[in-house]
Amino acid sequence: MRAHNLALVLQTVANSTNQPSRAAVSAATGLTRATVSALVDDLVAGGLLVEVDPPPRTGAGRPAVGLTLTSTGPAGLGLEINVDYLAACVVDLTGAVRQRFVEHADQRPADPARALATLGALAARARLAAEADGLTVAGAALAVPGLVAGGGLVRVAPNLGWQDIDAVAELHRVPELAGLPVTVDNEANLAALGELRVTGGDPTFLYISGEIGIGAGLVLDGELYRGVRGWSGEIGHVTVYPDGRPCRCGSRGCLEQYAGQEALESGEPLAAAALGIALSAVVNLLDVPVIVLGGAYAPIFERLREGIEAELRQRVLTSGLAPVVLRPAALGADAAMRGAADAIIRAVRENPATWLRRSSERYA
Amino acid sequence: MRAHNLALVLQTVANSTNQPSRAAVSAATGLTRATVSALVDDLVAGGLLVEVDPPPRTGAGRPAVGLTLTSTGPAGLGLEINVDYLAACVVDLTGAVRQRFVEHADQRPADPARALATLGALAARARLAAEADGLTVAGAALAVPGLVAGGGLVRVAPNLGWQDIDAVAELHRVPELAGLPVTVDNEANLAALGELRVTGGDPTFLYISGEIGIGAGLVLDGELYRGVRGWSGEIGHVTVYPDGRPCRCGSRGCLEQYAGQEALESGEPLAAAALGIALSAVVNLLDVPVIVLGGAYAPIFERLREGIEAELRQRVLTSGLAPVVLRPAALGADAAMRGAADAIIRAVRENPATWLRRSSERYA
DNA sequence: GCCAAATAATTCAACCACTAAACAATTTCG
DNA sequence: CGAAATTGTTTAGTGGTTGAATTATTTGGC
Repeated sequence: MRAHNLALVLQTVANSTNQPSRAAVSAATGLTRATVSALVDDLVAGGLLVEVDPPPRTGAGRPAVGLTLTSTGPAGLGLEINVDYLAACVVDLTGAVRQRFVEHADQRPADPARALATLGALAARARLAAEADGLTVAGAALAVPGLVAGGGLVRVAPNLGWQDIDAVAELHRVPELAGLPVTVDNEANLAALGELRVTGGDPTFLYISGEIGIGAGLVLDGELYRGVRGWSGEIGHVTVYPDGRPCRCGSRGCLEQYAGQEALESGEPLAAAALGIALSAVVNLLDVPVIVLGGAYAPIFERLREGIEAELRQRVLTSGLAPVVLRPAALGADAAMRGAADAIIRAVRENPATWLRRSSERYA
Repeated sequence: MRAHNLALVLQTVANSTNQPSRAAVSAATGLTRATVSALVDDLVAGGLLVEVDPPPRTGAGRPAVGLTLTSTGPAGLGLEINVDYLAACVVDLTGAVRQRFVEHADQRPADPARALATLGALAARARLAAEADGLTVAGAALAVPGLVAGGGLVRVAPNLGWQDIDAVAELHRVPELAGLPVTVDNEANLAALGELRVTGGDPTFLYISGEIGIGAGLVLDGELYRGVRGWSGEIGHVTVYPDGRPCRCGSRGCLEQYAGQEALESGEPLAAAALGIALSAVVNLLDVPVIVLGGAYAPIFERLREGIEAELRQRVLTSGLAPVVLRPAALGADAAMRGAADAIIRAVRENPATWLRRSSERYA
């Protein structure tokens, strides 16, 4: 119960645009001022919240002391490995990017262990720089373009040529990362989480990422839906033309063949229509009101828009009742890495009690 | 916290196959025997649990007194209106069907108010019979073949010819139902909930219901996913052949044109393949491990199976890693009505504290 | 310039719900 | 018949919340 209320208070402060006082938090949560005070004291002592100078005066009464998330405290390490670059970033509790390292290089010639060692070195630099800056890296998340099983095992990443790679074990070989909790997730899933942070108002949307392959991340009611085995979002292999072009997955007429990066670069005329057909299926099935176009789609959003919307108007049963909103991704190529870092601090925000216990043990 | 633990204890008893003792519940939940005892006493006093004679003796020690859900207590009233019948049933807390009334008649000539008045009369009979039997109807849910907005408003039910009908208001005109909380939901959604109860082990599956139209109910982690506006599950209008037959929804190549009841009756050779294509999209997007075929599909399951599975094998990216399980629906035509009644008792089970408060007020 | 009103935050006694441990009740087994 | 086993209850203790009173700090009227 304490844990639940600590999280409630922390989230209330986090989701507030201004710097709320204890009294404001009390009003927003329904908890007593006395309770909020006690909880806030714990969060301040544990280094998750800091008191700041009162905001602009307003009326009579004792001035409020504002509360805000600390910028020296737990941080998330976001990692990404993709076909043509490696990247690492550190994001603090407020969501600000504090460190950012990108290394462009084609990963396909390198074997997985080599690539992960290089990424590990990048991650180590990011971690050390962040900790010199007063942050404590609470964990890391790695975005990969492929199917991930539980426990950090990459089952298959076609465009990297990977198969059954234990990415966590490889990263843990780097001394500076040993012992750090590391999770691995699909690139589109994490990019969707990154957008969720920026998107603000929309708790339910589909993020679709056009790279060499096409992936999607589905956010339902503010939660990423990963599927039972973590293999959701494979929109690239949704059939749009049942007897269409053969795909290297063994099927025919996959979206990827018409709207993947290679098709786009060769000026495929069916790209927008194919996207529209596949997205209509998503909306008909899930009643998703917002679709975010990311990856290679973001820069050519305006060029795709009309073609996609025409299909949605025709093929979505409820399009007459409420139109589907189409939007380009706000974060660019950093979305997956940012989402990865965000996943870590999201965990701290959702379970501050765990962090407080850990940080009190550090000094014991 | 009390509320949470009451629910925990009640669910533990409900999900148990035998009649567990207080000690067994304590072991299953991790709560103390003392706490469980206190909670169970409340639930027994509130008329949700009853004590039964100890089960078969086993070993030494004081004999346990078994616990089970009451069969005289809160009950759910499930209602269904469909193209060719009206139905009402009452299900008690244990999930047993205690009353069941079905009236076959083509609803299309009747206007909505007339049809709902007839259904209301059926519902009133069911309610009175149930209450004479010691039950207390806690609420009602209505299944309709159409799109439902919040507040019981049926936006459109094409096969009934309905548009913007306030079904709750119509039902409340019946004196015996006045004041009873009534919700309205899509038929396939509620049928999926009905299957969930019977299905037991699978908390995540897609239920697909083949009637005149084709609807789907999506259950994710034991929860029905309704979509932001409650319009999820419109799989009948997922495109399977982009330039295919025109559909009365205004689109082309909708699944409904190839696998709806009319197509099935005319021996459509593409039915299984079309279903397989649409279902592959669902699995690629959501990583759903189980698909339940209901409605008109259930009796011809074996005839459809191979055709659907062939498409799934080809078109689902992860079909090589873990096959998709295909199953016929366990409940027949009663699924939606049962699911509707189930939704009511599910609410009581998930929030027994509310019920206890209500029932204590009844005697105050 | 001072006092009343207003607002923020803390203190403190009371209370609710859970836990742990002792205890009472009821059986089986040697 | 008594020891061991097992269920269920009682009792004291604890963590965490509430509500009321208290303290702190400002604005504004006179």
